[in-house]
Amino acid sequence: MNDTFKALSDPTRRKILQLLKEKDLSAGDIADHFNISKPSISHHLNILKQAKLVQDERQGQSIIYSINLSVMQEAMGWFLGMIGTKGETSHDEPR
Amino acid sequence: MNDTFKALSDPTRRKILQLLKEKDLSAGDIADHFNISKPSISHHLNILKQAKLVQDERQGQSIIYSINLSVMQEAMGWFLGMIGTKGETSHDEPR
DNA sequence: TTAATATTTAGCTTATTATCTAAATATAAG
DNA sequence: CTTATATTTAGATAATAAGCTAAATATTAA
Repeated sequence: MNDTFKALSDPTRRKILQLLKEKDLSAGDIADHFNISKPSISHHLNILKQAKLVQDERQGQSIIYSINLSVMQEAMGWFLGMIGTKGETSHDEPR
Repeated sequence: MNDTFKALSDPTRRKILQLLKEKDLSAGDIADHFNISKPSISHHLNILKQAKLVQDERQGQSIIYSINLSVMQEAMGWFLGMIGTKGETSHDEPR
């Protein structure tokens, strides 16, 4: 869960996720949306991948990235746990 | 929205929010839950306050902190926007 | 096999952030 | 008014993270 929140804390990475929500994209296509060097975008993609927020798959010369919605849903579950009735007894991190 | 995600990216701050979900607490009571100095906790509280994730109110010598669930709900809205039907036409940041 | 294209890895620099101790401020009590 | 308690502010340091350029890797095409 910490990797997820760390990954989501950067605005560039959140924008990448929004692009991937629309459709799958190659690393280069993603980089074209930013004024940031390709190696830096690659680094952001790696952080998203480690957090399992995206998946990648090689297709010829390109590597196609896609969003992993199930991890997004997990993160949303954390918020649901927080918003649940104030004063609930559980002291665990909601999953 | 960026302040919110930045604030949530630190595990100590997330734990503070979970404590405040159970009940309102003074700055000192919060600090007692961590092996971190009071000034550091005060700094974390300030970041949560700037993100409007918590509110504070003086009560005598103490300052009582409470969680602001409406901002949590806003953040959850971001996830709802992301999870919504893949390929939706809006290119704006969901609120 | 050589050249072109797409992406990542390595190594570095700079900015941000988490933490600390010491000092300042604010309230309450003697 | 002086002391005790609660919290924050200031200033410093060390770790983390974002960005860059240059070089390496992998695939496709000539």
